[in-house]
Amino acid sequence: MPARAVERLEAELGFPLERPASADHGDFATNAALQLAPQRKRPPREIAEELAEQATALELVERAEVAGPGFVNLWLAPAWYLDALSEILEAGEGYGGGLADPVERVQVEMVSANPTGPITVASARNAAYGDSVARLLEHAGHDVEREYYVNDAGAQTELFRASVEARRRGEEPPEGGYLGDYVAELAGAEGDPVPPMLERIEATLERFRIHFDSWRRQSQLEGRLPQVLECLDTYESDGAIWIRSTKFGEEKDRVLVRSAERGGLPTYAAVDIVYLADKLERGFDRVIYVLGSDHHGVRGWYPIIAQILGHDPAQVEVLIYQLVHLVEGGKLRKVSKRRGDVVFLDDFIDQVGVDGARWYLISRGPDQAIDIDVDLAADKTQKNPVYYVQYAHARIAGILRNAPTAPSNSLLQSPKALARAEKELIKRLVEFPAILEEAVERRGPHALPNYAIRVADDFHRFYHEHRVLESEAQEFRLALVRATQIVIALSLDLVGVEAPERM
RNA sequence: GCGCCUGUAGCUCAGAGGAAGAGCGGCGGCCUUCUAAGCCGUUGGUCGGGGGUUCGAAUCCCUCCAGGCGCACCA
Repeated sequence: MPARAVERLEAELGFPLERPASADHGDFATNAALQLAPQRKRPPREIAEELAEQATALELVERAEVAGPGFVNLWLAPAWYLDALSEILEAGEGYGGGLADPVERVQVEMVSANPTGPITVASARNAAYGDSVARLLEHAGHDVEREYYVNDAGAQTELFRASVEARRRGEEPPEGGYLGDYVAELAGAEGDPVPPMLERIEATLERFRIHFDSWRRQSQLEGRLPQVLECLDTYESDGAIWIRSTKFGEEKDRVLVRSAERGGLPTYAAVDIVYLADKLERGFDRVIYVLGSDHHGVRGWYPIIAQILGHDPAQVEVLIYQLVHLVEGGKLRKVSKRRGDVVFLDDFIDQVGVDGARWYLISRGPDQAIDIDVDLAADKTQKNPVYYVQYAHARIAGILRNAPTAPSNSLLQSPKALARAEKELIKRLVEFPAILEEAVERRGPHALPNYAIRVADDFHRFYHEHRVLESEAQEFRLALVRATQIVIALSLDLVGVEAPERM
């Protein structure tokens, strides 16, 4: 892949560029003079004058001027814009991607909700976030596998089974048992309710455009516990088996197997160890956990397990997102899966659509808690910016449908001058690789929706001001429109939202 | 008590040292043109408070205030 248009220019200039907030400050600007001033012990504006002079000497630079305390603002020639545009067209769907180095085998474990009820909006954030991170890693070139951990053997699952059984006998559920309508539904059929529940969960997630490559069951892992325990540094105390996790920086040792009085069953910590051992044995270079902030207390635990097992803790990555709360009538609503007092993802999708739901859940940063107003959700998503972005894509598809020829991938005669809206749009498109790179690095897919709105913004303005078909600049504008389509489609796809041909 | 997250326009939120932003809402305009789910104008700010570092801080450090979530032989 050729160096990016901006990077090439930076290399020629010898200093880094940024995009100024205001168009009055040029197409690009640099603060290099301000950075250099202290070490050169010279006034920044003096250095800026020199940089501006050097820049003006380049063919791609139309004009350069010094501003403020020592910024250099640059205006670029049409040739640079054409160059940037053709780069996007050549890269196509791979634009901004394939830069992973080294390429890793990555496992993303996400959702992993207990199979004791349908997927809720709380898990939906996990799903949307985890899947988008996975998509980003894939686009960067990594080999990614999505896994769902099925807790089919824990106390909650047993309680769930007992609740269904009680229902079948026409009795009240056990203390603290499950009450939702779906329990009654499952009670209508024979056998273990967990498999049909899992089928329903999988169907919901597929509908949400998330495909799991692998479903790992706790019941399959537990048998390996004795074997794993043997290799660990454990001791017995108060009738329980403990691991010396303090040796690895934990504040307290942890119990792995409960004392007989407390049931003698292995704890979650024990299963965590067996499960991570299982993951690492499968040869992943990187293992990612996606957890809600209600689990952030164990964030440090997983890397420590890796150490305990003799692996590099840096192979383990724990991503935390803040929780989704339900708000009703301006007040926080207490949710409980057991009582069935939740918003199920299927219902949420029925209300706002997959695109609306995914966009809504992903466009806020993972550190930001989300309140979903149950009553206003549908209303809000009517105004959801996702339609604004999709509409831009559909408009482009319309133009390309009506175009006499497909946009050419190799440019192109240079228009004498580019209109402002054209320049703004190209500069926006050129930002994409950097946006993407940062989103990957920071595991922050929310940058993409926010960026896509900017692209749609610039496109709608361009569309309003300039005709594409049967204009003098038709060839150039078809190419520009096609490049815009590539970037919008990619931005949407990376967060799991569709790019419609018509609306 | 300790830890993590949050506090930016009326509301929902972007902004990871460089020149304060968007969407929604409010007000006023624009369809004989490739899609008006669009465009243009306007309204809007002690970036929670206070200190510090820096030529420069919403951004980094300290501190205080407010809210959310955690700190189990719970799952």
